[in-house]
Amino acid sequence: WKVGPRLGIRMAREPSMGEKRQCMVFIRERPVLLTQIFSSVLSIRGAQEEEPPDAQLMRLDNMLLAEGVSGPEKGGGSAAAAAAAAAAGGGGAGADNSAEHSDYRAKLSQIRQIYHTELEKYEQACNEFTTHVMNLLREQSRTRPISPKEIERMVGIIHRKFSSIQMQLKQSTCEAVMILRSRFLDARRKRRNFNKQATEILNEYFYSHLSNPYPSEEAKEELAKKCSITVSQVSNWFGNKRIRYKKNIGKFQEEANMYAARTAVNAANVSSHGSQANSPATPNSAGSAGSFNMSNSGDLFMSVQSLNGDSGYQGAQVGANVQSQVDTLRHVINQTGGYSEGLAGTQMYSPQGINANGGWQDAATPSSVTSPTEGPGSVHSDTSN
DNA sequence: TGCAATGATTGTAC
DNA sequence: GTACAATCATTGCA
Repeated sequence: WKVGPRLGIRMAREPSMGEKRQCMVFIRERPVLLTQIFSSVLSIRGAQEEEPPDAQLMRLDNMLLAEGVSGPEKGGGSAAAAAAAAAAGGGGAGADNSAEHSDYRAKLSQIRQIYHTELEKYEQACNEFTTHVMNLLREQSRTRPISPKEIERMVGIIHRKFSSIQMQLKQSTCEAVMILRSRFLDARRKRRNFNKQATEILNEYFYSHLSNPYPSEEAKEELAKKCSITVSQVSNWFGNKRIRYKKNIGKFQEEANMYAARTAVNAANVSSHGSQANSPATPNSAGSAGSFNMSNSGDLFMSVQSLNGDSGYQGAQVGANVQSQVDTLRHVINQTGGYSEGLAGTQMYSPQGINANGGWQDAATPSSVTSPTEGPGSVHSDTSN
């Protein structure tokens, strides 16, 4: 039974004659005998039993009730399943969620059924045993006097014994529910890669805002809508991207160049058509109905510059509006102290926004770097700005 | 099957 | 509350 690369259970070596078969658990690749785990669980249980049994029983009952195992059946813990589905996140996996939702419910109802069957059995057994003992006492009363107190004591002992068995059943059921929940609530298990288009949209935004890749809340919402993902997924994506880009700029160079070139070509196309003169970004990001602003077009400048230098891409093709932006940007960039110092000269696409401390903000906050195309009401980066 | 890529989570700092 | 950094867990490809 494999949970993940580092956790799983498998049989220990084949038992030799007269030896018991044992299970081995692998936690972080270290083998642990299952019997050892059981004994530690039992010791924990032993410690738990030190608290008043009523309180423990109440906790178990409350949990079983909340999970929809005990109490009236009302959709078999659909709230928990919905929570599980919500925790799993969007990612355009609506169908998957509903399938998993029903899977969760099916398994929970299985647990519920087993719990009730066992509970019924215990209750029946308890009643039968009590009756049996009462009959025995009645028979004994023919030979010796039996006080009502003694009968009461015996019944009490039987009930206590059976309620401790019930408690064990409740404990096991709770454990089963917790395992089920953890499997369904762990969103990492359900990770799906975003589709290509979504990744392209995010990358286009990232590389066209490379000097300040902090989308505002509005921009995040817009991106989320376009990519059919949640806003928090957009935030996660940008968080991961910023860190991974910063950690390994060289690795992302090709990608950065590609998106920069695409941005430049798009800008050129827009300008050559003579319309939307101030929308230099990609169709999916800044250029679309003004959803996103080029908070810093220094990135575009870099791409144009590199294309001019290395690929023979001529400035004339770029168009006058882009060229004017480049001029303005050159000025702005000079004011902010430039951005290629200390970096390899072969880099086409420089990490201009990253400062000596490895951060973006200090080097290129919107207050220090302003896009020439931005209006006063333009949307800037996130709350850190 | 191994490994890189990637989305999500967690802990910490501000 | 957000960003960062480290890490986890899964996916997808060679």
